[in-house]
Formats: sequence, structure tokens, C-alpha cells
Amino acid sequence: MGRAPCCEKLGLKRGRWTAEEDEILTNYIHAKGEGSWRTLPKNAGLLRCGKSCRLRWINYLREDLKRGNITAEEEQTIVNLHSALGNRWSLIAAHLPGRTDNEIKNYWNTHLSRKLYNFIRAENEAPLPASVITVAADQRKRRGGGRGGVRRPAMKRQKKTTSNIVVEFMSSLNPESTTTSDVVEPSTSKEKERLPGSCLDNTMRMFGACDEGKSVGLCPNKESASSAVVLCPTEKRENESMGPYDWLDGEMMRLSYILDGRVVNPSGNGVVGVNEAVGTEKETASERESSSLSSNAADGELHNCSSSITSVFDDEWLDWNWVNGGVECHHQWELWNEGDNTFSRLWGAEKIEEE
DNA sequence: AAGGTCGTCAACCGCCGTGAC
DNA sequence: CGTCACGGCGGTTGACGACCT
Repeated sequence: MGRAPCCEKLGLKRGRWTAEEDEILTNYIHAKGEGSWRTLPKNAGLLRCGKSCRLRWINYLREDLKRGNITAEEEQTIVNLHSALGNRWSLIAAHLPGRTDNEIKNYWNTHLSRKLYNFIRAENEAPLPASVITVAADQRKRRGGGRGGVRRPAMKRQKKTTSNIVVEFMSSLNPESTTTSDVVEPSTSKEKERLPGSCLDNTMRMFGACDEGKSVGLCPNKESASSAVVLCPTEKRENESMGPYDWLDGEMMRLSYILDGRVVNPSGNGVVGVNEAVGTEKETASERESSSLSSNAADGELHNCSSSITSVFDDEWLDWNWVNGGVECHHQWELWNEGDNTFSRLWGAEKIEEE
């Protein structure tokens, strides 16, 4: 049971706005300014719900809206940001001046998700993350015929990014483009909570999965302590000036990548012991919680690992420490199940300052 | 030519966070 | 601290035009 309707619906007009209504609303806002949406319709003489007025103004009537088709550059930005932020359309829209969240959402649902689906189908190689297939297939399914389509069950909130696939998909859209960087300001406490960057402190840089020299993820902006989206081939990113945290890039390259739920150290030492526990899908959280590992690994490899599990949005998180170049480091992994598969991803790495 | 199907996107709905009281 | 109003957000619907058979 939700809240009561925001206004008395009886007698209020619904559906498409007429040019006359648009003019009334525009003139009123020009005279009185935005806000007080609840009382605005009455004061302006509109037989509309306040919410409807607000939506009409924000999504259509505002002067600063950019008209016309989404450009290739904007499309690129949308794909980049969606890969990192998921369906947080308002956040994505904040990075596209003149575009509204509704516009971007529609564009994604009608253009990009299908492109993504077709791209995935064309690739047709390794098994794909279930979340990608589900979203894309669901999108096709709703084209069931007739106007308005078929009501579909509420889509599960997207918790996972589909980084690698999206990176490659993005490259297929525009092979020339390699880097996008933006600042993301989480606006609400919930938003802050949901941003990966908030899982750890501001000294930590967040990355999604690395694959074939590419990486995607979030990292805090060291000046503003906000999160920045970085999406580019790793080799290019390494050439950028990233401030005092540059050492992590090389570390990321050495450290690990993920195959079939097993964490692998590409430096030549193969599967790291702790992954036996992490990658076993039947293992319970409590078993993982109690697991720990100590090794005599040389500097630069995993060392003094310990794990702890916390639950964040139905996922499990594994923290461990290791020594890199004599510096104690902390890494955090996200673990989740999709169907019969267990996936894991390195989310963060930080240098632990000695007190 | 007509009816069916598909694609687009404006608009609506329900829920949530926040601030005022 | 609890309640309420409000604004905002993301998911979904449905009108409408284009396209297909």
C-alpha cells in the first residue's frame, strides 16, 4: 500500500498536454518561478496534478533542454555511465547537459539495450553474465505486439555492472573513443550507500573487472572526495596523471583477474589458495566467514590474507590484506551468484597507512 | 487498402528520502 | 520521535505513427 495520491485526481485532466496548457504553465513559471508544484496548478489555472506539471516542465518545457537526437558522443557517455552506475538515470542525466533522465531512460530502453543485445548475440562466445542476457531478452520480450506492449514484471534492480561486455560494446559503437572521465556526486544518502566508492574510505580507488587490458570502475576524486568514473584501456589510463594513487595501476595489472569465479594471479603463480574457498559456489557464507589464509608469498603476491563477509545489497564482500612493495594493502572483492555460477570482482584496493 | 505489429517517447504510478512541524 | 507533505526517481504504460503482411 503506497502513499495516497499526491493530489485529488477527480476532475483533473490526464494524458497529452495541449499547446495551450504548455503556454499557461510556461508563463506561470516564468512569472513565479519553479517549485510549490502542489499549489501551482490551482494558482496557474491548470486542471492538472502538480506532479504532472513538474514532469511536463522538467522533461519538455524547460528552455535549457537540448532538442534533437542523441549524438554519438552522448550515446558513448550514456553507455559509459550506465556500465558504472546502472539504471540511475538522473545521475547519468546530470552528465548530459540538456538531457533529461526520462529521455536517457527511453533512449536506453529503445536503442541501446537492443544494440547491446545484438552485439552480445553476434559475439556469441563465452557464457555471458545472466544479468545482461536477462535485461536484453526481457527487452525483446516486451515487444510482444500491439500498442503499448505487454506489462512485464518489475525488473530487478541492477546491482552488477557488465563492465567487460559493455567496454567492448562501447568500442563497437565508437572505436575511436577510448576514455571518458566524469565526476559523480552522490546526492542522497542512499545514493552514497549504493555507490561502490562509498563502501570504503576516500583513499580507495574502485575498479570493475579487468580484462584484456581494459578496465572500468569508480574511484574517488582526491580533491573533492567524490567518485569519478574512469573507463578506458588500462594502458592509456596508466599514462594519465592520476595523482598519488598511480601505484595502484601497476598493482592492478599484476594482481589478478577473474575466471569462472576463481581468482587468478597472472604473474605466474596460478590460482591463489584462498580462491578455493571463494570460488566454491556451494560453500556457505559462514564457512567463508571463518576461512583465512596465510602464505609465505613473496613481496608482490598475496600475503597474510584474511577474509570477512559483509552483506551489501544481497552480495557478499571479501576483504583481504597483502603486501605490495613492502606496503600493506587492502583489497575488497564482491561475490555474487547468478544461476549456477558464482562471480567475483575486485572492487577496491587501498594502501594502508601506518599509524 | 486494411488490419496487425513494432518502435518511440510522453506521461503516469508507486515508492522513497528529506525536511518541516 | 513520529507524521506528513513534497520533490524526486525509476519502472511501466499506452498513444501514436511507421512499417509489415
